[in-house]
Amino acid sequence: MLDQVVQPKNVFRAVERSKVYASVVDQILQNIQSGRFPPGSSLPSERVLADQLAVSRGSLREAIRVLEHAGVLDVRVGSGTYVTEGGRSQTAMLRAQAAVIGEHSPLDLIVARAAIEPVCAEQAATAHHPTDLAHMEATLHEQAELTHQGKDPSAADLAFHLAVATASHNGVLLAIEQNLIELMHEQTWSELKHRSRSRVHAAEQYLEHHELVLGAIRRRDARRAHQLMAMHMAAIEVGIVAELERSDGPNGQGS
Amino acid sequence: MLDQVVQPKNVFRAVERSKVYASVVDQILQNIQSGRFPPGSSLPSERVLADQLAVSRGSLREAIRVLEHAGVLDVRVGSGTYVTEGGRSQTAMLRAQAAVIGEHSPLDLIVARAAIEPVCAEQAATAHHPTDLAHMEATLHEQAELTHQGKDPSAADLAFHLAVATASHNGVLLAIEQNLIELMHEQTWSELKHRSRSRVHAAEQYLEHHELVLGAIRRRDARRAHQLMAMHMAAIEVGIVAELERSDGPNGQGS
DNA sequence: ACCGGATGGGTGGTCGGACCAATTATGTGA
DNA sequence: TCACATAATTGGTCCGACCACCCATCCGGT
Repeated sequence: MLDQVVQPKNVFRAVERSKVYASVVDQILQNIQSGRFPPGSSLPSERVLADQLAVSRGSLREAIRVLEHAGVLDVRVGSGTYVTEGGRSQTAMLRAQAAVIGEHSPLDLIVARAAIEPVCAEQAATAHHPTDLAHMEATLHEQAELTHQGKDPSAADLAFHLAVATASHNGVLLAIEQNLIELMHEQTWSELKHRSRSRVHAAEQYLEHHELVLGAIRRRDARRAHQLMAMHMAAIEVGIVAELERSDGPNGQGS
Repeated sequence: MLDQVVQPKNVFRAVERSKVYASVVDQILQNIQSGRFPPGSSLPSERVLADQLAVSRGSLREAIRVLEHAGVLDVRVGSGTYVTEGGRSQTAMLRAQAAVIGEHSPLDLIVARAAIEPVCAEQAATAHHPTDLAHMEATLHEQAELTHQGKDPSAADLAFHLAVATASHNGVLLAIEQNLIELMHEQTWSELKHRSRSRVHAAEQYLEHHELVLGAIRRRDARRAHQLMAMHMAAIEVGIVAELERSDGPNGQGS
């Protein structure tokens, strides 16, 4: 049963995954993904499973807690631990997200941003509140100061985008934007964008784009906001592509 | 210090959040969000924190494990438990996602889908592999059968969209699509769409849209694929809006 | 024979203590 | 003052005990 997958050697994938609970998480995910525990089915009891995995029940519980919180498992007191109906897709998502974080191409991110950001701006133009406007202005002000001082305005730049998504008052768009921003914190992206920004006047250009977008939002011109943000995304893409060409593609043509 | 937030009464937000570890997760998140533990700072040791929260160290560890896996905390053996640099935004994301799952409007989801799905189709037209095509066809075939039998084709419908996102070979778009599909599993959405689909010939219409989109993808006509998917999204929006009007808005004008 | 209630066994939840591995701080000697 | 050793503190894992909850089975009553 589970005995065959308890061998430490072929379970541990990286040094930081050598902890017992992390290894248990992986093994449970594997068994869900492989179909051994289909949605709706129950795992063996904690006591039995801990025995099979040759770990303490405490360590197993820590792993189960992670998966419960991720929506993969549904834990019912007195009854058992079940794989959720969406457990398989959640498992796939956890793995997909891990894969994305580790392997996505900067161009992938650009395409997604090009799809989402203009719609955020458009929605912000129609839905924003006065406090949203003040917040967007504050982030823009900070970006301006950092840009004029020759400092790295990345954080303020992203903060402006986040403020726009917040001003859209669309919870789904905001959640997506936050996920995208998290991906942008990855090293490769920050480095590429920093280098694209350091081309002549790029930082000033991005700042100006933001100012134009904010103006359209302030005027509640949704179409114009959409257009200007799309143009801003195109400019970023041009900068990133130029950097990729120049550095001869740290990610090849990846996908 | 933390004593003041240990009072059970104002911590528990719902019945299912009464478990100790879940309550501990919430309290830690609150303290990060409030700035008490800024990024880079360390939490009190497990023994001290468990004492302060008046819980056992095992329960605290389960909570910490959840937050570690979510990227909020960085746990170092022999050193301590630290809030990650992105811990605050991760905290915000966890809370945003919880908020989204609980409170988003179907219209929010439509807007986001309208932004993403056509781009998925467009990318799939240029990037798909033969296996992608076969997979999209299979899901479409299943949708057709279920539709013609008068059964609920929702699952196959969503599976087609997921297959399109997979065929885009853009990891970020796929991750976003998977998140959107998870949101669509929420009860309100499924019910609204089911009702919109039950209008005369709607299910047939949606099936036809999918077939047209697949045709454009097959021909590698990116622009047409984008257009057709956008039209499909518009048709869904019309159907959903009509249902919302008819049911007198279960979500009001929500945001 | 069927239905409802009680009971027992099995489930997860929490606690506390013990011990081990890793890191950090402190003390001592050169 | 610096380097090394030791002690203290940290997280990691295990174990056993006990409690609350759930489910299945059995028994009694109609």
